[in-house]
Amino acid sequence: MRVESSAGSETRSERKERTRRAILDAALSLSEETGLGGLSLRQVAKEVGVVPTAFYRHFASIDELGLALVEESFVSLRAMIRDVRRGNPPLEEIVDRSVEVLDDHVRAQRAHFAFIARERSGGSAVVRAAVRQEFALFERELATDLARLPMDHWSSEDLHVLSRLIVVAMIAVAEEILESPDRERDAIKRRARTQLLVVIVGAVNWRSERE
Amino acid sequence: MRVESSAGSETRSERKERTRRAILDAALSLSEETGLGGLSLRQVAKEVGVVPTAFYRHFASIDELGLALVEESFVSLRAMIRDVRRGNPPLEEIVDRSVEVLDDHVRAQRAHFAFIARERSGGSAVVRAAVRQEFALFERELATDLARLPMDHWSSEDLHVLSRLIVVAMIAVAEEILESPDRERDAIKRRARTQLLVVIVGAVNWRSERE
DNA sequence: CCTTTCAGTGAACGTGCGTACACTGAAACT
DNA sequence: AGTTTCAGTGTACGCACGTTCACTGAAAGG
Repeated sequence: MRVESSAGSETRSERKERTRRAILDAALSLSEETGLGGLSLRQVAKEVGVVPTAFYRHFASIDELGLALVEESFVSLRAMIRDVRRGNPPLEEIVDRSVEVLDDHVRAQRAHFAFIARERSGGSAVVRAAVRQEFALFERELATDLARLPMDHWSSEDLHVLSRLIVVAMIAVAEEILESPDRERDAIKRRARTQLLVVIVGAVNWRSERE
Repeated sequence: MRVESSAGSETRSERKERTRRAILDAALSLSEETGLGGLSLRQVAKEVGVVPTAFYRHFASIDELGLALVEESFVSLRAMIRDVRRGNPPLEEIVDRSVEVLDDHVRAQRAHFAFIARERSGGSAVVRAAVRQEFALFERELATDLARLPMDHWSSEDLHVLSRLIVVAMIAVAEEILESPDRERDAIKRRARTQLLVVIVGAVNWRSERE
């Protein structure tokens, strides 16, 4: 395929990609109210401004659309993780920095995080499975990150348990951020820091308690 | 109204109550696959064995049915809490006992807990709001319970933050129990105990860390 | 220049939906 | 015994849905 572009126009594949994006955006925005499950192909098509059947040129079903949205949303989530890791923050700043980055990213990509939070328990079986698998991956990554902190008295299995606790707590924080007015921003962040710190303090003082 | 009962038959209100129960049960079971949102009045009616319009004699809408299911499900949840508290277990047994009771109740009332977990983030706005309000109540109760543990160095606001962390973690454990085969039962319980203990150890060692 | 490709069109279909309305018949009440 | 109440019936309606199929017309390719 040649990428012929008669100035101002688009190639065929550019145009197709643009429609695909429009469908993804429309679906993300429409599903904010109904959930992915309560989304109809016709609604999406109308929002995009194409005829219902055109949908099939891009996705075979709403579920497949959902999977694309899961991938896209987790790109946002992984960008967040990368941002937390960046610059290898010193131990005493990890909590503050993590909460700051979480808050920033959730607000900047609110639709993506809302989608993940919603479809994690709500969606169709296949979408739900995809979300959970992504989270499982993420938990494993976090566990190896934790291994670098001064908690070598933890087995790798226990590190994973700890990682899950942190992930679950931070998902809850993200949900709280998504559904609260902006002025509660600082209060939520403060609470998130407290929770993270409790977990870390608990982890560090672990062995000494269980002798 | 007189409660006339010609042996073997039912009064009118008994019969009505029986249909209402059948609707609630059918809805609970059918929504296990589709979510409450993907549930139709006609489906429920068919499952119960009545004509669709009969539904209106009991609920004005699916949402109202949902609210009734929220209430019913939280009766199960509160029964669980009461069971945890029963006998005022000594400090060192609290974790083991809580996890045991959680596991027992989630398995015994799996439909109710699945409903709560699902509709917590997925359902219609009004049902979701009802679920969250119930959880908020529950968190506050747990916070006052925590105040009786040896952590008087915590402000009541921080106790609430801690309570939220525990609730969120235990919701995640309940979800894990619901979606795992029985043979992972012990592994999940062990992980749950670890998580609870980390939080408690973290809470107890709190002040000493923040000078 | 002529042919092929293919994103988007438009009409048509069968289905399941919520809801309206008038009804029935047994239980409850007077 | 006569009347009222009301849980459940049955029909009918308009609507939105997913999916089919033959189509169009411009871009891509030979």
